[in-house]
Amino acid sequence: MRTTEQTGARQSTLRSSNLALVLRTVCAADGPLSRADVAARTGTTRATAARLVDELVAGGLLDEGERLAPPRRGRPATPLLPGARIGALGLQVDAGLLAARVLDLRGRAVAEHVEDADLVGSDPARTLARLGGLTTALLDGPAGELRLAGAGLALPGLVDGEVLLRAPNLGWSDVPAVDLLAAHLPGGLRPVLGNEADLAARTVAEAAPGRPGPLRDFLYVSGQIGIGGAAVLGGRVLTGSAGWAGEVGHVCVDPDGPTCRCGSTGCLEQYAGRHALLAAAGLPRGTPPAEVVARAGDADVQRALDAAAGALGVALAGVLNVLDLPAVVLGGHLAALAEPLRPRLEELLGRRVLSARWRRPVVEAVPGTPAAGATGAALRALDGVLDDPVRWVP
Amino acid sequence: MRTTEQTGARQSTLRSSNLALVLRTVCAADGPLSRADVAARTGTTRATAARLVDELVAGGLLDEGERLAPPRRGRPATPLLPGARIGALGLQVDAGLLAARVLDLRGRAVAEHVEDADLVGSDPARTLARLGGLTTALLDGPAGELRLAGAGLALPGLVDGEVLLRAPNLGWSDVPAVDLLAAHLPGGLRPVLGNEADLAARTVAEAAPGRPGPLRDFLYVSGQIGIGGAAVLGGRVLTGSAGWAGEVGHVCVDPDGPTCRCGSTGCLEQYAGRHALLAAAGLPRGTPPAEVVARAGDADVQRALDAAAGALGVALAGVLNVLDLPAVVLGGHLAALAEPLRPRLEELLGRRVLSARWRRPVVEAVPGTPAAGATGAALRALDGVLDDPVRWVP
DNA sequence: TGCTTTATGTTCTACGGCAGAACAAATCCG
DNA sequence: CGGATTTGTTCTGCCGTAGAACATAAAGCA
Repeated sequence: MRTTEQTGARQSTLRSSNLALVLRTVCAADGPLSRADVAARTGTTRATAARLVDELVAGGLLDEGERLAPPRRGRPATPLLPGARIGALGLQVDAGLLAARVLDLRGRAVAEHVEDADLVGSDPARTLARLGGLTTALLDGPAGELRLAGAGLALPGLVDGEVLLRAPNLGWSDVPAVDLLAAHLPGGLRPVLGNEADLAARTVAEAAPGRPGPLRDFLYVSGQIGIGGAAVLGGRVLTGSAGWAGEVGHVCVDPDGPTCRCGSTGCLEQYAGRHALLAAAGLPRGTPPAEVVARAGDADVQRALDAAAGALGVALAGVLNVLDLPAVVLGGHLAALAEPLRPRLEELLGRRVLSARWRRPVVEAVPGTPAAGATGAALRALDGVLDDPVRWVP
Repeated sequence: MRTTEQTGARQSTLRSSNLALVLRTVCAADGPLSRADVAARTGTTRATAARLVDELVAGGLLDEGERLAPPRRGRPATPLLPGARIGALGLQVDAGLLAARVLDLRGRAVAEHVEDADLVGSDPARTLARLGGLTTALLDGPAGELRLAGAGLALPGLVDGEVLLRAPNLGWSDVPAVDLLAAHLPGGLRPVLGNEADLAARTVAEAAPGRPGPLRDFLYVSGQIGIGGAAVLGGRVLTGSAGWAGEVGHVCVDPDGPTCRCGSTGCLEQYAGRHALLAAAGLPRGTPPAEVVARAGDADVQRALDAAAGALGVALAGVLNVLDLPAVVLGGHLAALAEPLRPRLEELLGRRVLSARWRRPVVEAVPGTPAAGATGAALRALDGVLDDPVRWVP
């Protein structure tokens, strides 16, 4: 019996590999490419590139656009774009929302439904049934005409295979999330489960399926009730050995600090989580971040912001020292609070990151689209198309 | 002009890829393989596997061993082993030693020279000249008969290309280490520079070139004057975006703690670094770890050990939360102190690592060979052979 | 002791997918 | 309107693998 070692390359894998390369080359490009462009960028001959492109066009993974007048002499090129009739479904449940979104291979949201909901302490079976219902409705529209390559579900907390082990934000434990949801989805769809912060970080790393975003190496810090995070290196999210990486909210800032619901003490989210920050500022839980920014000068509010910035600075500096990342990306409420947080945060990173003298860490705020986790889940579902297009061509 | 995108696969890359696969398959095996075994493990036919093996044997990357009586009927197999006449040179400078070591493709130290030296505050040019001298002497012996695939140099601190930016342990800054060393090496050897903890961690992840060690996912904590570290995921060291990852010694344990020479406060190495621990225990700097263990019951010594264990627990728990690693490997003096450190360290990891309920982190002590960084540097130099054997066959 | 069985290694032929050259098409420019 | 240029298509040859057939070298059995 073949062991788990890699299988030798052969003519068929040659073709598969080159189909994937051609598809990725077109997807990664800033604008349409021609067959000649593809040949140039992949180091293949025009004959080979053309043959591979023809297969991808036949399979709907690439589309040919309207031929334009060339900018100079020569036969006009046929523009090639990622296919618009293949897509994936991304779903998300978070403490405050349900979302479903269909992305096509160009990265456009062909259809979406995002609704506010207070889901803390909700019954998982009912919540996931509700998500299934709104997804079914969504797929009855124009999105239903796309060929869906797969689906993904973004949840907060620790996920293991098809089970959500623990989501403190939702108050859920040991939930067979994929089974509960799939029972309410059409067409036998079984979403792949993933952590919300990991998937949201992907939307920063990737502008569209297979196309790099502006940052390739960064620490994404997702500010919600708690704080999640994800490290991205070379455009790829570090998920860790069991998929449980990224929990920057539970990095200890002060061992003698407040007790966290995780059982530890002095965790970052006890200072910079939304609830913790508002409590320290003496503001009600529903206060929007913009109002916190507006009242930044008030003594209590300012002290809470300073404490949050200080805690972020201490915790994130340690993470950057271990991971060697040049940037921090703030998401969620932390993105909205970036202006008052940034000065002290950057000062502490500059002082505490060992390599700051040579490369000073930067802090970006990326509020992102609502339900970025759903977008990230759809991006991940499209990986199968980009990695192995041979399965999608005739 | 070709951009940096990947080049399409073709017949020639087919061959290269399969040569690499066959070589890695033999190197990864626990014992010798036959051509038939290689075919089975790589999913190729016996004809193809045999042809590829013949090329690697001709190039000296594989050796044929003595044919043994088969355990059952059938033509006896010809055993294949990694080549014994190809090797790499690994060099290391640390605060207390100079080392040179030649490894062959089976992972054996064909020749080595390790000498104690007090190099803190030494002149880099003289120290590296000295290392060059003892290396030249080493290569005049039997090791000189090996075909050297490359060389590597392990140094503590931050390295950038061929320059050592900062090594607090040595007191060196902005040292063009490769230039200084290469001037004293024979045969135009130019070692590849790397961080000591990263390279030492490789010797835990890899039992021999291309052969996995017992642990594939772990945090290596290197206890020296300071504390270095490296995260290993799937057998690969995480080096970060600029190669400066792994600085667990500068994760903050207590923001109000002692000032560190890095400019920060409350760094882990202020509690668990060798000098810091001995000072807290009221013992002279040269006290060997075994004596510290022997006096573990003394009030001052015990308090220092508890503080070190506590600091390690707080800092490493945060790192494990972010990286999702199941094990901590203690090296250097921390390996020797594992017995008194472990109970409290494991208790804190169990409490502070979010996923500990599902997978409790373990602590291993791996003292390792002296100058493990030199071995790791040689392992890395052999990567070029394993990854691209076609350059080494006729 | 000789034949059978079994497993490994070698030789030979066919095929898939790519390179490279030649040719065709579709423009712009003078 | 013909030449120049670029893109796309067609055709042929080659490389490296698969697969079958054959050869070799043993152990086991009668």
